[in-house]
Amino acid sequence: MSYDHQQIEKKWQNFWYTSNIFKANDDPNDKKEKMYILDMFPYPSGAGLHVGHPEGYTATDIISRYKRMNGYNVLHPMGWDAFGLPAENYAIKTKIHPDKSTHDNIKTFTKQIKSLGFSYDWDREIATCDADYYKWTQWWFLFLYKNGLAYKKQAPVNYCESCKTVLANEQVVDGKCERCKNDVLPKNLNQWFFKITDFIDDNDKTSGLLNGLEKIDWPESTKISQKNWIGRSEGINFKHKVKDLNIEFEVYDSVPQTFLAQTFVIIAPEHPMVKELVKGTEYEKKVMGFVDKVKHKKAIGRFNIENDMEGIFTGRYSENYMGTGRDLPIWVASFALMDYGTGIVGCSAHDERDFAFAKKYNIDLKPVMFPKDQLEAEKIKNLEYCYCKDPEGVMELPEKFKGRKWGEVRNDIINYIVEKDFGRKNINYKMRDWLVSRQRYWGAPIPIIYCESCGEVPVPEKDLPVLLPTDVDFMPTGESPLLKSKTFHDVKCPKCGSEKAKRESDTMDTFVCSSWYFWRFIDPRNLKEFAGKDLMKTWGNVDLYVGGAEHTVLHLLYARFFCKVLHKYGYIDYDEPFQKLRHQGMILGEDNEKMSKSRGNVINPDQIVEKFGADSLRLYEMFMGPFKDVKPWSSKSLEGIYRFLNRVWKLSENIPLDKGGLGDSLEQLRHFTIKKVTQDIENFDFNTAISQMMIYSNAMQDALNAPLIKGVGGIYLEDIETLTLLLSPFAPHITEEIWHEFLGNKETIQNTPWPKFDENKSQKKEIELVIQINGKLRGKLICSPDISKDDALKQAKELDEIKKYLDGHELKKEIFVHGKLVSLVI
RNA sequence: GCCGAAGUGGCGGAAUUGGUAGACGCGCACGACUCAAAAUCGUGUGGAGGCAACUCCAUGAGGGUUCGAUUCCCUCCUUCGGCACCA
Repeated sequence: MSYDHQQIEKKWQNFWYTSNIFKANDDPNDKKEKMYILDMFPYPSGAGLHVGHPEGYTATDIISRYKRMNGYNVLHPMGWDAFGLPAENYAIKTKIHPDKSTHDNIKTFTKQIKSLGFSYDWDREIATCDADYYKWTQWWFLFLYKNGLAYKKQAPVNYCESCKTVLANEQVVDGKCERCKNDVLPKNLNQWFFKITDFIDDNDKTSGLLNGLEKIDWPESTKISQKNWIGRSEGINFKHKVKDLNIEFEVYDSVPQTFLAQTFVIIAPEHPMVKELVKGTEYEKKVMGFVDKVKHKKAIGRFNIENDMEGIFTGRYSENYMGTGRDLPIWVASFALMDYGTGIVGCSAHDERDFAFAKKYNIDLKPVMFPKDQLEAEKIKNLEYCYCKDPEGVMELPEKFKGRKWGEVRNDIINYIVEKDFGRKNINYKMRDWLVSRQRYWGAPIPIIYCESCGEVPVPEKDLPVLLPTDVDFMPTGESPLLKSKTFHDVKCPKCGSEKAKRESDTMDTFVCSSWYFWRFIDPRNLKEFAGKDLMKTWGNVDLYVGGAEHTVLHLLYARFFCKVLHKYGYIDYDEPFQKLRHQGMILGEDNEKMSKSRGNVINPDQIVEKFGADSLRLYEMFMGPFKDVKPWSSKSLEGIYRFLNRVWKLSENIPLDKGGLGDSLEQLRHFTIKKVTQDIENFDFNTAISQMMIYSNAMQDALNAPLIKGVGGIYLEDIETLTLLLSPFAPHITEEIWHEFLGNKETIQNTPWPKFDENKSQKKEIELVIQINGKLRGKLICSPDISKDDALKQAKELDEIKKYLDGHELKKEIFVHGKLVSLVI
């Protein structure tokens, strides 16, 4: 009987999916320890499943099956991140309604994913575009709204003319739309925001988005990215007063050590104060003209600090700077940012940009920190280059800190500034509040009603969901398609009953839908709550979350924010949603390039499954290399894996009736293999786990061949059983078949306990002790791993190949590493 | 520019509390089986030299620490990913 993967895989998938063996047990009295293992749910694109999807899904499936075999109650669900632009763009092109194309795509994805034999609890399947899901997305909006965490404000937003939509900052790349690559223009619109910035730092109950990172098992690089994205900085807001005008303002500086070096002030062109400064003066016309010019440049996304560092003097001064008697000229500068700090900056010789700006416009500079080296210090005095942020730099001013190092005075100077009342401590973040409004159709409607007399009114919870209307035209016009619906827009005010009320016509960013889906999996059919409190308690947070590194900041930050909100309001007792996170590396085409239709290097998983089977695909993707690394596809290596499975099949088919001739010849290797595979699964080292199973099966083949050659040997049934069990999470179909057909078991292998190893038996009885002379390998000694130093040295020196090196040389040093080597220095 | 990840045979990759570099797989070569091929099985396979035993070289480059470095330290180069004026 040969290995017929098509028949075997169909057979066992049928069995698994009809017998419900992957169902997670919700019973709180279940004795088994719970384990929530989650994949980042996919966007069901029209292109179908990509070979990148099964990489992560196989890893979580291996862990899920492995954990079940170790007695855990595993929750391993799958669903669809189904709202989003592509379906809508597809509708614009083909006139096919997004609801239809999305559900068609979901069908395809489901079929493809099921063909890979993943052990999902399919009863919990969800799709974010279904009304019984987005009803709760809307609930979330109201929940945030009621707690003051959702608010509306006029804001300049990124607007893409071509996509006719507002984009989040994150969707703008190099001033261009991430999707269509066209220029992004700013436009003022009334938009909804979520107050994510309220959760950056800890509050009295909940750890913040920064400190929360300390207690979770995530890749360090991902944590660093999130920290950089948040961009927290502590500094000082300095007090300034405009000379001859009754205007006071503040200037933020996160590096306040060199504050006395400041010789001029710059203000962002968009700042409302600019107008006041120049009003009625001879400067007014020129300055306002400059402001318009810069605004335009920024609007078309052509601003570049290298080429566009420009400024203009306002004719005004900041009076008597920090009591020094100096008045600092105030300039409008193209590179001053309106939305960071106060929009006004104090400038000095100790900042690269300020320095360049001052040089360009001949503004006075006054360094207050110098290098130790006298010659270099002289250069700084002569302003030959910009000297900044050198921890070894020696302070000159303020007088009180003269001679101290820049790197050591920060806190003292901050205290000094506060004491002298020059300014106050302040914190700034690069991250802004989360803009969630989208002028799009294929998303969850924002549940707000605008009444002529009551104003902004939240939709009462009992009226949820606010259904997406079907009578719309998707063609983009710059306004939300929902405005085109006759049935949707007009509504009675829930508060006063007035007929003169209209619905909010924007939908929510799809990241809102994906910020809470992992709770819905816990209780997916609940009609009263987004998830029941008891069940949320039973399952706790996600134990293991696996997905691509492209979600390092956005999705993972937003989901953490939602979790912190739930924690703050007492819904859950944890404040981090994903305890352990791992990213899979991208799979490249055989040509080492990113897979794309245009390059023609796309591998279709369906074809692989048909020709080599799901088990081969799964095993191959895990064997390619380290899980987190980027790695190219290789059809030949895939065939190698297929051959391996065929060898395992034949090996199992030929189980000897007799238990073998030479005793338990593979005992040590068996125990070592169990140990290695177990540890490697825990560590996500799937590639080396598979190598070890190959070594084990090769050794079994050798043992089987042995009697033919020498008349001795043979393998134990236990070896076949062990290999089958170890391989089962990786290649579940073939192992299930072997388990039943060749090994005669009646129960599914999925419920069989994971093999145990004996540490002592996993150790080699005999080792090769390496003998080095002057660090070079010169000989080997076969001995027990427990050999003593004295014995090892004595025996090593007696070896012929060692003797010849030692003769006539003085022995200077002898090194012995237990169980490893002897090193002799002559 | 800043941050992050990584550079090992013909290829994917193993090996790090510093201890035999190249496990495992692919590819390739030779052999067995076959009329032949495919499949399968077996043997070999980093480079240079030598009949051989063996010797030398080799983990992006150059230094350093060490009896010993792919692993630790310094300088530099390259590739990939992310962020871009955050004062």
